[in-house]
Order: sequence, then C-alpha cells, then structure tokens
Amino acid sequence: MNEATFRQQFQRWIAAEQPTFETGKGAFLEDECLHLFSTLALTAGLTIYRSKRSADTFKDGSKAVTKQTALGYTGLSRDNLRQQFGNGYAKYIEFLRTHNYLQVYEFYDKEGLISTGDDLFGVAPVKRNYSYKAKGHKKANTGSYIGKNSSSSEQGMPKHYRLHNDHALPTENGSFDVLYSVEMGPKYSHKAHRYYTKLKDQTLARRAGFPKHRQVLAEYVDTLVRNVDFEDMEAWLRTTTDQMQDMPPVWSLYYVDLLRQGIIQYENLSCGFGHRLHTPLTNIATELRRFFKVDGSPVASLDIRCSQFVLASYLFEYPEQCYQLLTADGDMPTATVSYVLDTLHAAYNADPKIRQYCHDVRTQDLYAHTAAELGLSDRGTGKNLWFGAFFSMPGEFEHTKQKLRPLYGTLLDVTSALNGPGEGDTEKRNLMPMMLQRLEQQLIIEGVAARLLDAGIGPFATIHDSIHTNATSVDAVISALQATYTDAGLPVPTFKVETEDEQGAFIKQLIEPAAALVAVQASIEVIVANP
DNA sequence: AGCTGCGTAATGCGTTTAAC
DNA sequence: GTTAAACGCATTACGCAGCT
Repeated sequence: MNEATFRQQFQRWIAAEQPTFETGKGAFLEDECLHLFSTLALTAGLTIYRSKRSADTFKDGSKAVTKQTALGYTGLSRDNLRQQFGNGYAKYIEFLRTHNYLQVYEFYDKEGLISTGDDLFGVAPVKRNYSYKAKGHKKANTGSYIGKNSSSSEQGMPKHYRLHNDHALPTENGSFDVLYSVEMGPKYSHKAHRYYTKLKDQTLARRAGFPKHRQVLAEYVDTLVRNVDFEDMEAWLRTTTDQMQDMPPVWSLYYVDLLRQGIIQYENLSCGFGHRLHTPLTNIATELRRFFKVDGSPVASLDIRCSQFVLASYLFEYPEQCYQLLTADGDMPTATVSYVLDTLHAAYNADPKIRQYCHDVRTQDLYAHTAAELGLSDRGTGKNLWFGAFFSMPGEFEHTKQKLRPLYGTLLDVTSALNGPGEGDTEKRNLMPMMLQRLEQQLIIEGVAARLLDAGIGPFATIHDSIHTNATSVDAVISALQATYTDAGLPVPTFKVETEDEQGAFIKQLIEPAAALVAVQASIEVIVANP
C-alpha cells in the first residue's frame, strides 16, 4: 500500500463523487480517511497499534485488539467503528469499498439461506461488514496511539497526532508503516466460530433450567429465524410504501439477517412478572413475521381477539377455574390469588355492568365496540383507551376511566385498586397485569403449546397470545386451543385465523365459539318460548 | 402493564500523557 | 518528579422504537 496512491485515489473519488462533507469539499479530511484506513488495516491484521494497553485482556479472556460486543464480533462493525471514530467517518467506507480496500458483503447470501435446522445455531457466520449509512455528523473525539508498538518504550506519535488534531503525517519513507492489506474472511470466521460456540454452550446451559416444553419452543424459534424468505422480504420492503415507522427497510433486512446468523440472539424463556416467553419472534415487526417460514410453506397465525380483556372477564366470572390455573406452578402465594379472585368475583356479583362487560368482551370486538359507543375515531383509539385504563392504579387515567364508567360501572375502580398499593404500602402491586399474563401463559404455553408438542406438531411459535405456524398445522392448533380452554372449564374465546394462499394473499377468518354459543342459547330460549 | 431492541450521553476507573 | 488532563473501555441511564 502506497500512501501516494491512496491519496490520489481519494482525491479522484472526491472529484468524481462530490460527496458532501461537513466542510463542503472534504479535502482536508483526506488525512482522516487515511488514518481510518490505517486503523482498519491494523485492526484486521491484529497488529498492535496501541501502547502498553495492548497487553490488556478483556473480561472474557481474549487478548485481541478487537473484541466481542453484544452485536457479535465487531472487528470492523459499525459499533466499533463509531466508537473509534465517530459517525462522521462512516462515509469513508464507501470510498474504501469502491477501491477494493474493503469488501462489503451483500445483506444476505442467497446460497446460505436454506438451513436444515439440525443445528440450533447453524453454521458460524462468515459474512461480515454490511454497508453503512452514516446517521450523525459528530466528529471523532477519540484516537489511537499510532506508531508505537506494544511494550515499547520508544516515543509514539505525539498526542497532537490524534484525530481531533492535525495528524496522520507520513513517515520518512513516504508511506505509513501501519498500512496493511485487509483480508477479512478466514480470520473473522475463525473468531466468530469460537465466539458462537461459547455462546451456544451458555445458551444451552441456561435453557436447561427451564421446563422442557419451553426449551423446545426456544429451539423452534432458532429454526424459524434461520428459515426466512429473504427474497420475498426484500421485495416486500422495496415495494411497500408505508415504511414501518422510521425504521428504514434496509435496516429490517439487516436486522433479520443478524438474527439468522445468530449475531443477535436473546431470549427470556420465562419472565418473572408474567411468565411470558420472549424471543426475537415476539419482538419483530408484525409485518415481517410472515417471512419467517416454518417449512417453506405459507405461514398462518392464530390470534385470540382482545385476549387480555377476555381473560379478565374469566377472572371476574370463573374464580375456581382461574384459581386452578394460577396456582398450578406454585409461583404465586395462594392467598394472593384468592384475594384477587374473591375481590373480582364479589364485584362481578354486585355490579350488573361488570357482567355486561364479561358478555361484551366475549361476543364482540371490545375495542371497536367501545370506540363506537364513545364516538372515538377508530378501533386503535379504543384499544389504547382500554390498555391505559385497565393497567392503571387509582389517580391514573382518571379521565379515561370516567368515560368508561357509564358503560362498565365499577369495573375499572376494582382493577385500579388491585393495581395500586395495598393498605399501608406504597408499592404498586400491578396485580391485574400479573394475573392476566400468568393466566395467559398458563393457557397458551402450558396448555396449547404443550398439547401441540405432545401431538408432535411443530415447529411453531407462541407470541404471547397468538400462535405462529404453517397452514397445515392450523387445524391442530385450533383443536389444541379449544381443548385447552374447555378442559380448564373456561369458554373458548373468539380468535382470528390468518392464512396466506399460494399467491401471497391473506385470508382472515374470525371464529366465534362464544357467539355461536350465545346463538344456540338464544335459539333454545326461542324454542322454549314457542313450544 | 410487561418484555425486548438500538442509540446516545454520562459516568467510573485505571492508565497514559503532556505540561509544569 | 509531580500533577492535571486525556484516554480506553466498561457500565449505566435514558428515551426512542417494537411486540403482546
């Protein structure tokens, strides 16, 4: 690598591309670019570029200059890059790439998309270094000690050569002694492989502490995130007009690919509060979820309508049945469960409007119904209204609760009291969300998912109150859902089944066991009334 | 209400450096 | 030689985003 060549290429690039830098032309940033490249080269070659600190070891014991972060092996990743140089330097990546100093890989490799799912963690990632879009304009404020070797007592570059000052002067022979060619593939693969082996062991060890079927659900998620239809997803991201919030399409693709590679991996197989199971699939944007294929076939999902509020109606109306479910795992004091259920059931008996709520929430779309009754603009507003009011304590969302009082009476006063602190206490108890989430998970994971696993159905994924699976398993999921609720002595809730045909069109189907039941009862009454 | 993620800024601590 | 500033790196906090 010759410095003169580098400078020449950079100046040509500036002239041809006319990149807009903070300085307008960016000419005097040339040295910064050179310095960036030097450090990239050093990082890639693991050449010591820091002073004595380079002998440091990281907490994980690695002695490399580069290190592992939450985003995986980040020798040249945007994280390290930004930390080292600030966002402003990312723009030079394009120059380095166009002149083949750096290789920037595509977002995903078509050949590597298909995973058998045999190995939970798949092949160690080889592809690194995604194209980078600068987001900020911050100038670098940190630098490195150039030209000083490890354990050397000789003078390094003086401090004023650091990035925020004039720097990057050539050495006597006219070229930077710190420039090396960048070869990224094998080394990164090796490091990454080591890292993911370790991560795999840690993850499996952690999983072993959870119930078997939750472990299996986690393994299913491993399979699903490695079976993404990237081509369809990219096509969809390119054509869709309404971007998901501010998230650029390219980031979605990048993020999903990170999941596929195992670079981003997180899971909470049972959160302490509500025993919910959190995986990347529960958090991914809803619209992207359908690209996570179970076996390459169209996806399907089963979603309980207004699940939490339907469950709330069960707490009011079916205390014995709920008691069984809530005390099944022994995680909650039975006295607390009894207290909540007794309180709610007493209110249910006392207030006909609470009984009206229990009827409404099971027979119609609560959010839309409320929106219509209160003259709100749309269903979403009704939903936000309920979520705010239902999980609040006394003194919060009072205006909302006031609006709902004519419809459902003392309902929200009762739930608010249970969410607020107990007598002589100041801590919020949040008993409603806790009970609802635990009830929900007892039914969905310990109930529906466990049944499906026993029946050998899979893979599928639970997303708190819905099931993500393939079209051929839909009937089994419906059966398991109905059996679970029936066996628990609870009414089967209304749920939506969403499937996708071969052309990619969506078919939504609403299944209303409760409404059917009401209709049957009504007809019985009619028959009785007209003998 | 809970759980995640990312991005940024601030902070803490031990070390290194520049300036006196 | 001493001292104050600067630095590397880890951690933390916060606000935004997403999901149910």
